[in-house]
Amino acid sequence: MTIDLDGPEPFFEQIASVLTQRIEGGIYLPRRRIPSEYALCEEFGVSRPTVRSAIAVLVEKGLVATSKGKGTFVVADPGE
Amino acid sequence: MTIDLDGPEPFFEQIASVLTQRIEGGIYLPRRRIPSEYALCEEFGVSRPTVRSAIAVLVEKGLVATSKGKGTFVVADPGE
DNA sequence: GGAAATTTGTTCGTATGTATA
DNA sequence: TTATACATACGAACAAATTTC
Repeated sequence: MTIDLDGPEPFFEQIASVLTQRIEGGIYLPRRRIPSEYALCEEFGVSRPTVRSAIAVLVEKGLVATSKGKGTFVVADPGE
Repeated sequence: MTIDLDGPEPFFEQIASVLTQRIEGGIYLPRRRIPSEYALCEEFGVSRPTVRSAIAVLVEKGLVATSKGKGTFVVADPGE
């Protein structure tokens, strides 16, 4: 996994791509919780707003769903 | 409410005028919160920096006050 | 039951870079 | 050059729902 600091793609899109690959690759399983926003901040070395922008992309694509106080979960069938 | 895209007045001044009218007209009431910056972005179709420039005009005029994490509020007596 | 920690949601504050007129 | 506007990114504070002890 690489993050291209000088590339034209914004951080949040690059992170969204990585998370999407993890879902499609079975690293993050259907109906299971993905790491918290703060955990992803630490892993990718970015701020929470940036992580949230990345997750928003996944929500838009229908890959994950968020629940206040609970976390962010992979949908039942991410490949539909 | 109209936004003159081709006029000589910058967006942020036009938006500041609209918000001022809403305060003076009682749409936004004293001590009450006005819509968030993001909500105003959507309503006026502009970026957050532009909305913030408009709000800065109102702060300068003493019509509203901002509070981090809480929002932007109409002052107790906007007509003083 | 209750308090504390965790987690997502919301909001303003600040800074940088780019584009345009 | 200056002013305007947009996109991106980080920081900080507060709020609310949930979980855990």
